[in-house]
Amino acid sequence: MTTLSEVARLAGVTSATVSNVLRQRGKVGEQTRQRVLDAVAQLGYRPHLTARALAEGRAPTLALVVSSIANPFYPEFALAAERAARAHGRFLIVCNTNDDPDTGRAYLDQMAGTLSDGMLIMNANLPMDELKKTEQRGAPVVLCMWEKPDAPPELPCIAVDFHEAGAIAGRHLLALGHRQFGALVGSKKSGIHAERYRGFAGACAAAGHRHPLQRTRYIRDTVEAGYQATMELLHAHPQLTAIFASNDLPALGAMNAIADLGLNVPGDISVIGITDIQWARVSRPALTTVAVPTDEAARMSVELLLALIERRSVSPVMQVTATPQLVERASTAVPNPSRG
Amino acid sequence: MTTLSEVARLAGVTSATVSNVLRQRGKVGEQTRQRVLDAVAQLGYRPHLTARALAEGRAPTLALVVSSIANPFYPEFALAAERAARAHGRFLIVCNTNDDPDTGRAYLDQMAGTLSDGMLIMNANLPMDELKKTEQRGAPVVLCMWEKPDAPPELPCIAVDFHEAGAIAGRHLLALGHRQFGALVGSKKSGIHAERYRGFAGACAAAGHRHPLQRTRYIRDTVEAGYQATMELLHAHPQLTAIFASNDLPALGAMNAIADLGLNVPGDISVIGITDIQWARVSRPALTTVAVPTDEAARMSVELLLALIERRSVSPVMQVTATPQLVERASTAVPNPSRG
DNA sequence: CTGAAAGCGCTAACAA
DNA sequence: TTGTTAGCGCTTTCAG
Repeated sequence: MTTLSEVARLAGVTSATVSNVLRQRGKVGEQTRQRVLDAVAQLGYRPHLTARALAEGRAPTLALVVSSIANPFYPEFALAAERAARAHGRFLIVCNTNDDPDTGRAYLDQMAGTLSDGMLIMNANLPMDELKKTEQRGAPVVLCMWEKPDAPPELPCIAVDFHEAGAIAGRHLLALGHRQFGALVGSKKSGIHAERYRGFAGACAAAGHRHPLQRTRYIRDTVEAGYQATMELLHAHPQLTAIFASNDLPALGAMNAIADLGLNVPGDISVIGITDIQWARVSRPALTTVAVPTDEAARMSVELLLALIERRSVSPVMQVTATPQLVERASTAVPNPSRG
Repeated sequence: MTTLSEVARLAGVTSATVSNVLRQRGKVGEQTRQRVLDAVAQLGYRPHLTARALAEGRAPTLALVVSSIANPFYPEFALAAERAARAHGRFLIVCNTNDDPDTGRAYLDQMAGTLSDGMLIMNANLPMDELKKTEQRGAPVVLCMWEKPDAPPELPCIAVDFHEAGAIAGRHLLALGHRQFGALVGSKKSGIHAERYRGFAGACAAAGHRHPLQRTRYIRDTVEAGYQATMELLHAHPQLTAIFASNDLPALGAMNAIADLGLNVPGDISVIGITDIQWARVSRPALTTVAVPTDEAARMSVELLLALIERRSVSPVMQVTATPQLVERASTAVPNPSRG
């Protein structure tokens, strides 16, 4: 480890001066500057980020709290968030809570303000008051994917209009001529995906087609759960011609279930999801879905968090991303007249 | 921010004592201990991890350098690595190089030894001598997925026998009766996947079936590249009955290409990959592949890195994971007699 | 323009 | 058992 003062000694100056040239703080004569730079190069000096952080009173890292980075949606978000953080000289620490509130709490307690200057929170099953508490202790927090722009939370957030995403999906299915829907909601009834379903059901109602509750399944947000629920749904309601899923993973599961039942997507049954994860492009048939602006949300989340950290902004703020967009691929088509 | 000395003042002791009770360093009387604990609770004191790191001369973080966390293989590895790191009180910083050596170098220069105690390196296109240099500066480095147990590198590593993985894939195809193979290698000829191909080709040769070079394609490690290459391969060599891919992503692309050609997997053509990423289970047909012990590799990588950091071990060390295992799913079957 | 000195919050000898 | 004293490596006033 070569330190500032070693560089200083070699350059025949004091460490304050070295610090000044390294941080471009003007007030250094050209020749000393050169001497210092030479010494830095000769010794291969690299600033000690931890020491700098302590002295500056700010950490060079941001934390991203997710339930599990292995959930296929998060890596894309994390990549964009890291890029945005790097653009501002910050590193990104990834924290997996596995949906365990205690784990989440532990991350907040240990890191917020002591190792990370701020926390990016993705759905990680953390109670609001816990988050507010860490914010009050001085470590900004931003909710990265708030689902209800109409109901701002008491914390800074980047909101995505998932209600509209659900509505877009519903309208697409309606426009194709579907009337008999099954719905897969990837959360509990009161959970995070409820808003998407309300958007979908609202679109149906607006078109004069009430969506019957018994054709809705509240499930876990996984391929397997989507598969299982679709099996049951189609068994109970053979007349269905379309499946709406609040997320792409259950939608993919639905497609597999339909195929295993010997039916064709979209020939017999259409399937639509929400998000547009990578798999959606790769599946056969490719999944029609409502794309969420992941990169934009990540970028906005980081920018907002930094603004909060640097007190250029004040909590609570809500910013809304661009509207989700229909991505029409191969899993939706007009209903099969011999069904429904 | 409440600090140690504030707690100390409230408890009527000195900060050294508070430090001692917090770090369980015995030598504290039971009553003072209780007073200190009360003060800690009352003030909601949380240790400042950055300050602690500086004082202890060790950082509480490990860094994981990958080309892109959005590559579907890495999140599973990252999840396991983070869990292992957490089990030892460390946090994990994720670094995406996007395969750009300059970015990788920047990470090494900035973080190694100054913000992270050690670096976990996944294929990130970093030159060996760069890595050796950072190790020599005192920040341990471990290569997380070395592909050649027979040729240990000059750095600590966790090796996976990818040669054998390729051989397993080859033997599986041969055992089913295939003789006309196409091969997709997800790297340059000299690249990271070459060993897998050598294992495959070796298995063919051992069975007396030379694999002709013109049926091999060196491509990028993506679904799209696999798709494209398979299209060309089947056009040029319509007699092929099986495709070996050095990774699951190109294998998935191959399956899509075959389907789009109006052929059936595995009825007309079998496809096998290597790794067993999540998608392999979800695709239809489900992908037969050679599973790599990802979790084990992640755990071993972290353990080794920590051992190096704590000088319980000395560089270079190579540890080999369990052998890859064939996971037979639905994308391989006996060849179609009407082909080949 | 450069140096001296204090201090970020914590740990770790060493004394008392 | 507890307090005192030095730092960890860097930044940042404030003098000179």
